[in-house]
Amino acid sequence: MATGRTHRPATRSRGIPEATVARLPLYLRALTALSERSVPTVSSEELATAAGVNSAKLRKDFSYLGSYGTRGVGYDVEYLVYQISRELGLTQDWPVVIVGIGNLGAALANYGGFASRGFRVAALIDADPAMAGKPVAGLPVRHTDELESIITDNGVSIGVIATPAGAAQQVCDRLVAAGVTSILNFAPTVLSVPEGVDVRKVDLSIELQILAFHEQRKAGEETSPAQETAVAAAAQPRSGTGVRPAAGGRKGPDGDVPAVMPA
Amino acid sequence: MATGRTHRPATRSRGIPEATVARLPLYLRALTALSERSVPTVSSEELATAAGVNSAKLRKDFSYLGSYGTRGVGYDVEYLVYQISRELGLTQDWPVVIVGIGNLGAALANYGGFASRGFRVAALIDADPAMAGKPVAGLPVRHTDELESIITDNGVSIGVIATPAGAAQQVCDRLVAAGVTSILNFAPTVLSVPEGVDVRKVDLSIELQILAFHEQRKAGEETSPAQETAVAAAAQPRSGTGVRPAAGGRKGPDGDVPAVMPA
DNA sequence: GAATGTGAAAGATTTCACAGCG
DNA sequence: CGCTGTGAAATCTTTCACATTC
Repeated sequence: MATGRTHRPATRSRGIPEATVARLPLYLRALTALSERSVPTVSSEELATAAGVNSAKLRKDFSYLGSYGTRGVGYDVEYLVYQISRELGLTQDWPVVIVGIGNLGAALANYGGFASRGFRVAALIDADPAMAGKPVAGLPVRHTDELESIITDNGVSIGVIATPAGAAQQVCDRLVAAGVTSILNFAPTVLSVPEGVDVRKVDLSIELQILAFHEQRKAGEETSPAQETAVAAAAQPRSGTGVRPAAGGRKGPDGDVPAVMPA
Repeated sequence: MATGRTHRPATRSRGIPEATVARLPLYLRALTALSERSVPTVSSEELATAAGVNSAKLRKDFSYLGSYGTRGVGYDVEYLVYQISRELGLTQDWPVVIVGIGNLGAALANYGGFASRGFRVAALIDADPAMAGKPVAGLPVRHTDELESIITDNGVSIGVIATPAGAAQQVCDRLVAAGVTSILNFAPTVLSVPEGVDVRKVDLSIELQILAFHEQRKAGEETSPAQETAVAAAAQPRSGTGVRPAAGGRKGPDGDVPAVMPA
């Protein structure tokens, strides 16, 4: 995360905790909804509920931004929308390119949330010549050959990678070389980037695996409510289905790594 | 705190920290890759690099699972793959349903990582009658009317919601009522679920907004230093994380942002 | 000699709880 | 009063550094 590191003991100027930054979009969304319903003010309690967090956390988060509330009353919706937008840098236009226009890329291109919040899809890029020119979400798909010029001409600094895992690193390198400094990666690969470039990853199978972990746990407690200390209650999950041998079993075909991302 | 629940720190039996659970899939992926290359053993250092974390953290993570390494040598790849898979509950088959078959739903259905790691797409469900019967990723799309029976008949406990924001809560309620206890939500909405149901959220615009925040920051400081190309594998301070927004969000969670999710 | 496993220190985040302002 | 803003306490995570084991 390219943050910590460096020299400066503290970028004191504005040390907003990373955890708080990650929640600001959540608050912003809830606030936008309120704004559209013309609600003038909200209490930390109400807003917290709408955003899915608890009020103490929300107030603490806001305290890092400044004192934008009014005691005894709450927060002014419009004002807060503006302050958070500004803090997140959404008051300016961010052109982004999406590389890899398969199902996922197309889904992203059509995603309304993009345009509605300061992000503008500057171009859709795909390596398949057959895709070139075909319109997706109203934009003609451009060929990978044009990647560098597109980045440069549009001043793009944020790139979205939705290619198969095998092409991700290469695409990443080209994006970075062309000037992109922030990447949202959907390919199941760990990308190597030079210092100064931020990468955020969205990985479907990881999310599912985390759910499976908790699901498995639930299944195990079901039967024995009590909690056995120790006991490797591995848990035999619900009746469900059969089961795969697994054990020393060979790694299945394609693990994740060579995984294939729709593209 | 929205919920009154005072349930114990859950995670009782085997206290594996949530942060560690979230990284296990990462290790598993790296290990699977090594396994396919027939690499017999790895050191914490090597594996950590491949997974994009540092070795101390990796060793600490593994220490929660047990002592599966050999001092002076490292870890046996196959053995570790098995142990982590078991811990995550991937040695069994998890049938999942995907609701909302638009671009995103189709992308998910075609996502290779799904099937390869213990997850099996039991059914694709969409509310559009015109979609019914159409094959997507080799499976015929089923109509929402069948949702309950599909869940029941297949013993599905994990559901993926890829519908527009407006339909998410309703779909969620039906899934839960039918027996689903883990949900992966792609719709930009905070879902209200009863206690005991886990919800994980993947939100594209949030990820982009977080990137924008850092991007904006960069623009404001000419970091000249760092020429040290230190192949940084960006880590990502996962926000909230798993398990839990239970509790009733009063307010109408529906409307939410005008955001539109492809569906 | 090499690399794991792990107490203990250092940090970061969350939660408490209440003083203080409108 | 009602609700924000915030020190301080409680938790959770990460990092250190080294004894321990192969």
